[in-house]
Amino acid sequence: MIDKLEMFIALAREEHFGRAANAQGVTQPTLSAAIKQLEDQLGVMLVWRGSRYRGLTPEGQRALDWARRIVGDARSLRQEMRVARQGLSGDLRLAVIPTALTVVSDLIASYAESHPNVRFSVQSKTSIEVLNMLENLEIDAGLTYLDNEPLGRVTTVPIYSERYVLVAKAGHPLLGGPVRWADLADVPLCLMTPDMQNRRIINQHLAKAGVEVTPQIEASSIVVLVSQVVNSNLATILPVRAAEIFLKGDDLGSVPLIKPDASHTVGLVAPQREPFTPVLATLLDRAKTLSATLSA
Amino acid sequence: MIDKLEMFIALAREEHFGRAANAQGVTQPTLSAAIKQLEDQLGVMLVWRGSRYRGLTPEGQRALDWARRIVGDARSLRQEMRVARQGLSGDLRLAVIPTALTVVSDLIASYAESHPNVRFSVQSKTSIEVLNMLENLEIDAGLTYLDNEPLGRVTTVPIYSERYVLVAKAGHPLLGGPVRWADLADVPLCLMTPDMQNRRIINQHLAKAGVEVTPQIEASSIVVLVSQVVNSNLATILPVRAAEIFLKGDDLGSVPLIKPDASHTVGLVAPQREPFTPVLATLLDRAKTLSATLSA
DNA sequence: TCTGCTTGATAGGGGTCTTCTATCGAAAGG
DNA sequence: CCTTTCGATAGAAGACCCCTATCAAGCAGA
Repeated sequence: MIDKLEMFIALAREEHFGRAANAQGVTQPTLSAAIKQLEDQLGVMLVWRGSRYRGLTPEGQRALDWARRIVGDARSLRQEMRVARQGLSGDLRLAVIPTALTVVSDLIASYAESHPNVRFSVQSKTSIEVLNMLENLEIDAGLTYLDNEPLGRVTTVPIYSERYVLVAKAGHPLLGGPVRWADLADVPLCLMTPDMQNRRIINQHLAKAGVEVTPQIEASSIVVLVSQVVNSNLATILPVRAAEIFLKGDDLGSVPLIKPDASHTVGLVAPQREPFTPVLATLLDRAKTLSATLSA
Repeated sequence: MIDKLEMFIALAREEHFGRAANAQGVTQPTLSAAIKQLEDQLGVMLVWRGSRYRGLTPEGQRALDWARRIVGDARSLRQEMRVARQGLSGDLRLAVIPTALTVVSDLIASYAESHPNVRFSVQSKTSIEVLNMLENLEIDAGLTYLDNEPLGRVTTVPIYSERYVLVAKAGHPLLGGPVRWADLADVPLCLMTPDMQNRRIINQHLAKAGVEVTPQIEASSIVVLVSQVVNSNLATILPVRAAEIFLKGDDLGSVPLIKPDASHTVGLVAPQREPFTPVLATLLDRAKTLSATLSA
């Protein structure tokens, strides 16, 4: 039963029988049969049938919610028992928005030290993807903005507030002192792509300041942006925390962006599934500690 | 997997392999094997082994919590799909404390009228049993006191406040006007058995009034108490709502018990398992309506 | 319209897993 | 010391799962 629910979740995620089967490590006929059996057992049609996948029925949508809960809880059970057997261990899968990637090490460092058997996997994703992956049980927790998109059934731990700086090559004319958002009207910029919430936030601030900006380069990675800044006279806008590791040398400079002194909360999101598994409980705990450290 | 978790829950409840197997409709070797496989899959020992059942290990206790959640959610899934298929239908199992039994009909009446395919089963239990059965998934909801015992992971809907009256045969000397708890010192009484929370509440009030009472008859059923009162010169103490259906004729009388004007909240308890299944959501809704009606 | 490709359903066989009956061994109770 | 109770084990029958191979329906491009 639980296996079938896993397959059903995979199907809803992949929207394709073959791919879903592959993702589950079974063949397509096996997955087809599993879905059919699930429908028989529940007595309702879950998937619109045709010669191809055409989405979930309303009942299927509803069943998907339950399936995620059941499968998630079953995994929690297994994980917790493994912890009971051999101490904190296993994989902890994180998805993180690009601008929060530097915080991951702060979050993980002490954890990894005291629990060497826990392995981490971190992937850079958009804030929407983070929430989707959380819902689809593809990750155990995420780092993302807490105060913008509706978050759904999750636990959150705020970690820090994002403040923005303008980053440019040393000697850039604007690096003299604080820069207002309104001053950015004719500054050549490179920015995140618009699918990133960071970019949307920056757009909001620019719009509020009455400025329209057409960045010459857009990228979904901070590294690309910073490289551009180093190798051209473009400037970029980054959260302080994301920028600071690039500012160690002398070739780049930064100034705070003010008026408004914009700030957005970034924090940990995890499934709302009490009681938390030990691995996750520890992570949440570290996040709280980190939050206290950073705001001190 | 889910089947095995069901068997595990049954074993924890019955504390006996044979009985648990019987309750699950399988043979004892099957259940033994299922538990063993569960232990193998989870890699931990769940049950203290010996020549007989000796309780759960700490891991087993923890696993039991998850098992209840998973099995409960799986049932919710099945129930909700059945509702999607054929409208509100199925069984709704209630456990109710004796003094709230008369409220059940108020709660059920309008429900049953608009949803004739939903069948109800009601059993009279102590408040502790109500909570245990809820935890063990043996009932879908209960009616009990909300403000005394710790309730655990449940949703509650307050329905009414219990107030107490002294019930006696017409002509009983105390029936003239309101009676204080302190006046009950030498009154011959029949009361609920001490395993009933109602009795424990009454004891508290009596103790607080400095009165010690040794009831001549104890019973776990209100019918027994009232029959006694009719056929002897014993009096009893009942919540108004429980007493009133016996007061229609002329042979019994009642007076309020005052100082203190004791009151305890009685309401519906149901598993905390959002989203609620349609059948349960409807019941919670009716309970809220009823609560408004009764307090009006 | 024909052809080729994609996608999901179906058929059939091999292997595993489940559950039964029958029986055993250990512990508890008289 | 004997009996009873309880759970584990053995072995066989049957159910179930998952695979490979194949088919049928749509869709797209020529």
